[in-house]
Amino acid sequence: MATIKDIARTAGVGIGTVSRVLNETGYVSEETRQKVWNAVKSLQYVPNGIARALVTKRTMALGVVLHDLMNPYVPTIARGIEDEARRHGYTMMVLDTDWQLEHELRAITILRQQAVDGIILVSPANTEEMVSKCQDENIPVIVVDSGDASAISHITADHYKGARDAVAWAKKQGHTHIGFLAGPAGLRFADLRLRGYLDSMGLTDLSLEEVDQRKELPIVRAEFLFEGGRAATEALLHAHPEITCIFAGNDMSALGALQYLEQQGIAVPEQIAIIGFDDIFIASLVHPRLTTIRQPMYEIGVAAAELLMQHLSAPECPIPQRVFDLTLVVRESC
Amino acid sequence: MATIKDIARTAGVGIGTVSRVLNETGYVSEETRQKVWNAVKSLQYVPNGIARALVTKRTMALGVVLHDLMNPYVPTIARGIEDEARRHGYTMMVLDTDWQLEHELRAITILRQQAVDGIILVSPANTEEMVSKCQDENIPVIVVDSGDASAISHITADHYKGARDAVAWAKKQGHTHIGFLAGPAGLRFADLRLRGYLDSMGLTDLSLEEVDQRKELPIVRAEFLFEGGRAATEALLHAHPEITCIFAGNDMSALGALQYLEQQGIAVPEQIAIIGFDDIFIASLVHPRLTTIRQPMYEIGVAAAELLMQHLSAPECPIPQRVFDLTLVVRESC
DNA sequence: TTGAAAGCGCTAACAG
DNA sequence: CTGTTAGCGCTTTCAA
Repeated sequence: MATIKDIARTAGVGIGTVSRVLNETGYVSEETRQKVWNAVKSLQYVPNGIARALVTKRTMALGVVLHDLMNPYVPTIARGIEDEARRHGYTMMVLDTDWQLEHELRAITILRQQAVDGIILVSPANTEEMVSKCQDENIPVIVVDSGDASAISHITADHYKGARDAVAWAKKQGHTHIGFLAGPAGLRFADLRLRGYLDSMGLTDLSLEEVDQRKELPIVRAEFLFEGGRAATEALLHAHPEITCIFAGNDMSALGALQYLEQQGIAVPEQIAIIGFDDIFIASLVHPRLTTIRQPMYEIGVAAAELLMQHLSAPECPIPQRVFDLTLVVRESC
Repeated sequence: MATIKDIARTAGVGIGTVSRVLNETGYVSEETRQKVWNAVKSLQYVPNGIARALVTKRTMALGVVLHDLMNPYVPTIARGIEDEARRHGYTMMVLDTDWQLEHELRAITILRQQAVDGIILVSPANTEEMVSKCQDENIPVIVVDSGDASAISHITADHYKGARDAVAWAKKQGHTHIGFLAGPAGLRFADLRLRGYLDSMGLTDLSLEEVDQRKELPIVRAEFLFEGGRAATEALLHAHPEITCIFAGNDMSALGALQYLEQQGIAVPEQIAIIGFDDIFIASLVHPRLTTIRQPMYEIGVAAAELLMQHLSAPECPIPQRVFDLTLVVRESC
């Protein structure tokens, strides 16, 4: 627990000088530099980041607010963020929220208290409120995957186009009766995927709000969950026996659908085809392997951190947005 | 960015008093308390954790060093840690290491600099070195899942017994020729699982070092990876056509094995049975669903954080160790 | 080129 | 009960 004072004393210099050689700021003679480094080595000195942060106003820590680390697509993004952050000497604080706004808001307060230099919001439940809170607190924020194309600085993938590509592929395979397993209403990127599906199915005039009313449509909310996928598929098939293809709004619900069909002895893709969204790791392991829309999650994480770092070192330039392309990965299920 | 001074001024009291009401320490008249809280509210004051940490020597942050967030069993542990930590007002810093000792060591230095109050090591590559470095730095540490039963404070599961249970089950199913997909040599919990297998197969006298020499044994290193599982299974079956059951040291390699067998048209479990280890989420989704040894990962994470918190509030008592039981989850693959 | 001094925002004695 | 004071360990002027 040596302090800068100890270094100064054993090196026989002032603390200002020690600080100067440590941070390579200002002129220091080669000789003193050596003396200081020797003292640092021999005392195994590591600067106290807290004390440093108090004066520099920089903690070299960034906050990552995400809904759930256990949700398969999240760790990949987190890993991307961490890898890039570390390259810049930053450390990552992780906070789960279970997609609840109150938890999200509390997370910001905690991070503000921990004085992180910036925050990355991964798929927040309420983007506007979260971003404005960060702005109130005066802390740089960047949003990942809210799917929101507003002025807010964000990284996302083209969910709308991804959904359209998925339906296009299904149609190309000869399917005309295509059901959809929707995500939670109000979740931006879930809405975009739904919109893509609707538009591709010629339901351009239908608003998202109307969807839940129109029971005759082959659309069921699976909430992006495995169990939801099972249940939704069952409901869908009962109401719409004509369906030959199910487009799931994400892979988890696709997996649920797959399990239901398998248990019912329905052959995939022969009787019912399935197409997912995300390309989480599991997608390539199930049988039949899942055809899906790949989201470059790791790259998205890296990009988010990259842009934040960039903004931190040059706060004057606005943070650019960035939209990643999605790619169709054709495997066996459709 | 109001400071304690601003609060003191607008509330018309001294900063000491403000600090007292904020921390509920010492006597403050109800009236002043109100005045202070009003000022806090109206200025939207949030205490600066950094300044506080500088004097209290407590950052309310803990470091979690893990090998890879993308490894399926890791996020669950991390989530458990975070949930428990948050209950105590702690925030979690996550550092990946890719299982490389140098990265691990660097992680400690970073965390030391960030002045975390404690560190949780999840399956470190080199437990001794890591723990001793933490001790040198004088920072409380607890180890998760190193499988090491030494004096070091740790949480782990009974890998040895788990492996024995797995083999026992396989035998009960009538299997006598049971192959093993081993993990990396030297990884403690991998070694324990291997030891369990060896002992159950009557190879009690065989040392772990000898295993790699004895090519005639039905043991191949799959390195705990999906691809490793595929390759190892292929090798295993070529060398040992008599095998009717494969015990994979972890689920990822079991999944690899499963895929290989499926592609070869080998029926599971009819021709070859498979039993895994970990019970990662995917295990219950593949076909056939994987019989495996369940590790209570979330609970392990919670326990780790719990013990650390406990130690932080009562540093005098030694940190107890804790070994979780593993349970056999019988599904379809064996 | 370098030492000394002034804080950063807060807690924790210490007098009143 | 409450205001004042002295640091926590570091960076950053400011003289020298």
